[in-house]
Amino acid sequence: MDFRTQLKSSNLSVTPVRLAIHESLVQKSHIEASQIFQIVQEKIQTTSIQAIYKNLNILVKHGLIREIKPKGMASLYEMRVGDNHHHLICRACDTILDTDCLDTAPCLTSTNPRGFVIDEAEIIFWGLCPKCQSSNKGDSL
Amino acid sequence: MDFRTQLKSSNLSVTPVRLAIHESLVQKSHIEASQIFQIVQEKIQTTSIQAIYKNLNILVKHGLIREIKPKGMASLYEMRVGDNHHHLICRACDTILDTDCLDTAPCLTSTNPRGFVIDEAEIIFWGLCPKCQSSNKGDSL
DNA sequence: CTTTTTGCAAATGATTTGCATTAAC
DNA sequence: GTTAATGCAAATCATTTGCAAAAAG
Repeated sequence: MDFRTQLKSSNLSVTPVRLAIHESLVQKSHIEASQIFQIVQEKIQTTSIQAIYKNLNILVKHGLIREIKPKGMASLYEMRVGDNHHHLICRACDTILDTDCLDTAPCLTSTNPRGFVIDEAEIIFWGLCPKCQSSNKGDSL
Repeated sequence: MDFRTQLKSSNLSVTPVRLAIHESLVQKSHIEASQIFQIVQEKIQTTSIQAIYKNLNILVKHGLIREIKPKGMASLYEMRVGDNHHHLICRACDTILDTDCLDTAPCLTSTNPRGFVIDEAEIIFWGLCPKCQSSNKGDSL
C-alpha cells in the first residue's frame, strides 16, 4: 500500500510535509527529526522542525512509521513497522543496521550477525500488564 | 561485592551522594534521575540534580549501574548489570518488570511472560561493526 | 596537599504546546 | 465551509557543561 493510501486509511490528510517525511525515510532509514527536517526543507523551504515533530508523533501513533530510541541518542525513525526486525548499533561509529529475528535467542548467544561483535543485547517487550488488560486502560492506546 | 568496594575498584571516591544513589536504586529499580534526586534529597538536602546526573553517567560508564532508555520515557537506571536480563513495559501504566532471557526467541513468539500481553519486542544489539573492530575506534570505549 | 566531587548557575538539545493562518477535504 | 495541518514563537523537559568551593584520599 502506498503512503498516500496509508494516510487516507488512517484518516490523515495527505500533505506535502508528510509526503516529504516519507521520502526522507525511504531515502535514509534510522534518522532523527533534525535530519528529516533538513531533507524536507530542501523540498519545502518554509517548513519548521515543529511541524516535523508533530507529524512524526502522529505517524508513529498511527503505526505508519516506527520510532526507536537507543540510549544516548535522539529518537530515530524508520518506515519499516510491524515486521519484527531489530537493530545492530555500533558503539564506535553509531552505524545502525537492521537485522531480522535470529533463530536462537539473541540474549543468550553472542552470535555475530553482519560481522558485529556484540557485547550487549537489550530487549524491551511492550504490551499490557495483567492489571491494565482487565481495566479499560488499554483501550485508549 | 558491596557498593563501596565496587566504587573503590573503579577508582571512584566513596561519597554520600553516591551511596545515596545506590540506596535509592536498591529501594526502587527502573527509576529516572529526577526520582533518584528526590530520594537522595531526603538524606542530603543540599544535593543537586546535576550532581545526580554526573554521578549516574560515571556509574554507568564504569558499569556499576545500568541505564535503559525506553522510547517516550526519560532514561531509567537500575543496579542489575551484566546479567542479560530484559524488560517488560506496560504501555498503559508504565509498569516495568525484569525478565530473564526466554528460551525461545522472544521476537518470534508472543509468549506471555508474567502475564503481559506483548505486542512488540524491540531488540537492540550493541557492539562494534566490522569497520570499527579493525580500526582503533573501539579502544576508547 | 592533590585529586575528585559537589553545588550552583548557565547553557544546550530535544521535544512539546498554543495559537492564528493556511491548506486539505 | 469545516476540519485538520502548518508555521512561528514561546515554553518545557531532560541533560550537560564550567567553575569555584568543599570533601575525599
